[in-house]
Amino acid sequence: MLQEDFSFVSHDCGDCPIRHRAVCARCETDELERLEEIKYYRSFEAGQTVVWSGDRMDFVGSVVSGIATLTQTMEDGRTQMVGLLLPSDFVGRPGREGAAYDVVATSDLVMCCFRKKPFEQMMETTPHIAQRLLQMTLDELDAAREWMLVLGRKTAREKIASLLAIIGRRDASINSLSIQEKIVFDLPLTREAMADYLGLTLETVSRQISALKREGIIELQGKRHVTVPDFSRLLEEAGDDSDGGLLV
Amino acid sequence: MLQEDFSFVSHDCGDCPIRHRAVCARCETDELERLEEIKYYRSFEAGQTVVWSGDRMDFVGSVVSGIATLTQTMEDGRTQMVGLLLPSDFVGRPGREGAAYDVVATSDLVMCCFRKKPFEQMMETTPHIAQRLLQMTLDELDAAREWMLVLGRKTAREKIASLLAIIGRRDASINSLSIQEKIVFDLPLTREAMADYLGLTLETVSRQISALKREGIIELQGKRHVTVPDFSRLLEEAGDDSDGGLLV
DNA sequence: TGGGAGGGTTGATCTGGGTCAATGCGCCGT
DNA sequence: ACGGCGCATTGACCCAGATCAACCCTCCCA
Repeated sequence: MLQEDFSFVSHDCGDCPIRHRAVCARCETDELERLEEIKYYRSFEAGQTVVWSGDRMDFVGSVVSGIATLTQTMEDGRTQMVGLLLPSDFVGRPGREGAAYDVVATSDLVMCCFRKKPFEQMMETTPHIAQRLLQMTLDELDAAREWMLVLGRKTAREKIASLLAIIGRRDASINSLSIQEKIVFDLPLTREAMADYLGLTLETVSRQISALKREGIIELQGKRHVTVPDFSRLLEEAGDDSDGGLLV
Repeated sequence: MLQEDFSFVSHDCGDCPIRHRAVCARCETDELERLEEIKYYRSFEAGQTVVWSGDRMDFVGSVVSGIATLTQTMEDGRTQMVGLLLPSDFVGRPGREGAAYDVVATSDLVMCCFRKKPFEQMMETTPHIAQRLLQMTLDELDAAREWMLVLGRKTAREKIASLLAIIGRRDASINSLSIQEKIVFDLPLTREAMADYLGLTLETVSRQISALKREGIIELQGKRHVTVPDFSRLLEEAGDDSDGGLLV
């Protein structure tokens, strides 16, 4: 899981709070300075598209605040979300020209970016950056494959439970809460976005959430605010053998 | 697509024919020698398991000949294939202890392995190896995400067509044939394995293959030998907007 | 103060693909 | 030449989830 690979302690990488530490954890001071030089911020409003699939993408970076999604769309409009970007997540592919997916802000979003060319040059001269990036990419790959199991073999109910578990765990660990007991969080996605993530329709998502609520597995305050009184029960519903999903 | 990132020309990396070129394309002679030193071969029979998920995995390597699959299994037996390893594909995660998935040989299999520790040490001192590995991992990540669209949003028929297209394209490019015209290849998987890949049952796989055959999209000689008279028609059936899938 | 847009819920019905079950191969060993 | 085993096909039936449709809630702006 991403969070465990390095500490989330605050550090001195300007005002982008978390993840660049991942890239530069072992950097010397002058390397940090070089990163500072090629760093800049971009803000987006909820609903805005960061990049379209196929567009030239001349930066890499990470989410400072807000949520973004990675989606693929077929010509007939069917869409599949392939990744959820939460604060501290990295976006972009060193060594690639175009974006492979649509990146869309689902809330107001601030990203901390590095121009790609100089970032790539740094990578070449600073081996542990490439290694750190390799670790992160392997994590993402594991998450994507975990999600393939969800998409290919789980029932609607299990899919919903899996998604709630992932978001809940992720939220809990960001706020460094223990995961054994009650968990509270806000859903960062509309029912439709959840459906796109899970390969379902929004109606099915809504029905299954209602069912989980009816059965006391979750409690809802409003449409988005979720309380999970017993996390292990949610995990059971998710059909998770391991102690939980990896995605994002 | 993997194949385009480097040339598939034969080279001097011992008798493992292809992919290590990927790892060592820019290696100096002495680096190649160091790779030689930590290299060894392993053979498996069809059906044998290479590693179980969770096992300690102390090597990385690539497939020399034969086919292997990467699968995940839930406690109740539902399984999802998350990757297909064809000759030249890389397996293993530098910097990781255990295997994340079951790796199973579906045919007789020869792998060329490197002991992980020394390989990791080489990575640290030879930056372009980490970079090359990063590229390969990004390719795999793209492939996995492409497959998420297949699993989440495509119909059974589209799933089958997508799989045939991927295998066909891959086969054609290995034999360096053009892809525009007739394509002929052997299915490396049983119906059941195809089902596990596609998130279907083997009955549905069988029915859809029969349907594609009935309609002349594909021809079958025996159960496994496939002829695709018009590849673009197959791609249409796959619902592929892009010029085709990436997976594996 | 009202209406309309964006989300969300719920019901009725339909259907693609799952499930269960029978049958059909080839191939191998004796 | 004969069973038996692993794989594949095909049919009959069923059900989870899609589809279509009505309606609700809440926030925003005229």
